[in-house]
Amino acid sequence: MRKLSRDEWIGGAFTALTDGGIDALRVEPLAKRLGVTKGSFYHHFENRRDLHLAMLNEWERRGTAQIIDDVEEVAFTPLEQLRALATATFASDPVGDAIETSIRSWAATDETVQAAVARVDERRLGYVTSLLRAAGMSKGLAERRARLMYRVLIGEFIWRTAGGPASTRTELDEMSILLVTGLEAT
Amino acid sequence: MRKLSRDEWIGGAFTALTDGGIDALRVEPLAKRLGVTKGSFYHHFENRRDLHLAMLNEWERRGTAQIIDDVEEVAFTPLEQLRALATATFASDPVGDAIETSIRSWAATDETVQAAVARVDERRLGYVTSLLRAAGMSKGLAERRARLMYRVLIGEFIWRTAGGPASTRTELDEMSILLVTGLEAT
DNA sequence: AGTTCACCATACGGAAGCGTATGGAGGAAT
DNA sequence: ATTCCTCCATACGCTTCCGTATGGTGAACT
Repeated sequence: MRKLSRDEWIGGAFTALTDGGIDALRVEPLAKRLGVTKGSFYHHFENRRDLHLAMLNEWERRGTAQIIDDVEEVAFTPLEQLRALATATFASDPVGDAIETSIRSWAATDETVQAAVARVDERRLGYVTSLLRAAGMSKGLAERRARLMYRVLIGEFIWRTAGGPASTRTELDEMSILLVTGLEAT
Repeated sequence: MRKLSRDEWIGGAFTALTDGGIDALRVEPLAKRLGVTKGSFYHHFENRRDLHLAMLNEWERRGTAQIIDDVEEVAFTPLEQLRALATATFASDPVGDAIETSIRSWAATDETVQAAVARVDERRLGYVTSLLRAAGMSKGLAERRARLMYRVLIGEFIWRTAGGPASTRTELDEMSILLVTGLEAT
């Protein structure tokens, strides 16, 4: 008979945790919250996963569209464009933060989600990279700087969902300056 | 009779998602995975939350301890210390990444968890800040740079769990350099 | 050999959730 | 008015899980 210690239980729980995933978002409580019953839900969706994928699609759609247009209209120099982009993407949005956090956590255990997240990341990164390249930065450096900024962005979202501090205007400005460091003209 | 559209369902699901939380980590599957039954679990733990809090404590313990000693032994200049710290904290650790992601997601819906995360963050931030201050950086700037680095760190963890790229050595070095930008001597 | 204790299996009641089946209400169209 | 179709309520069977109660097993100690 196998015997386990308390710590083995904890350790096993941690590894099991890396799988797990979603598992929130039950349909019946959701129905109650919306003031209807399951009958409504199963009219609109095949099953639970259908809803989840629909949410994923919605997130991807909103995550890849716009923003880009808004930035280029009001900014001209690379630094100004970066600042405008940072201001737009770092804007406080508790709901968006939580969604971003949940989906990225979900992606850890679902390849379909992971692919969707990868598409969104690709798109966002591509924009920042092209912005830096257009300013004269080398391809490799631009890509590294874009990834750096993107990590800051993800960190911002996740940190805020757990009660962390939002980036101040000063911090965003300083970050923008650091990101373009190495370029001759600002 | 209230009627909802498919999109209202999706919208309601998103807001419900912001609550949700944990909800993975069932005890019976966990027992099966470990080759035992529930009897074992309830011998070691009061209930499910007891396990969760035990995991949280374990995470906090490992998150606040060490690392610091390892860094100061091998590095002398601020830049070298930052590089050493970055190398240590950014080290690839899929399990650690997933735990970090899950706990931060969990923190969004549980004040106890949020407090624990805040303690860990406080500690980590304090170290980076003191490192920069000791190098002659002003208090405010040091704190902003520390938060910036911390966002990159969180972003690194979360991005990797979703299949994102790990920071290369070059990227870590460049980040370290940017973080100390503004200091006279490196 | 008996006792004690830590560790675990088994069985149970109850709750919650999934997905299906079926019918009803109400608007729109004809 | 009848028909049709959309949206939803209700009821059901099934599964999964929680937490408890109770007993069993083996090791250690005496």
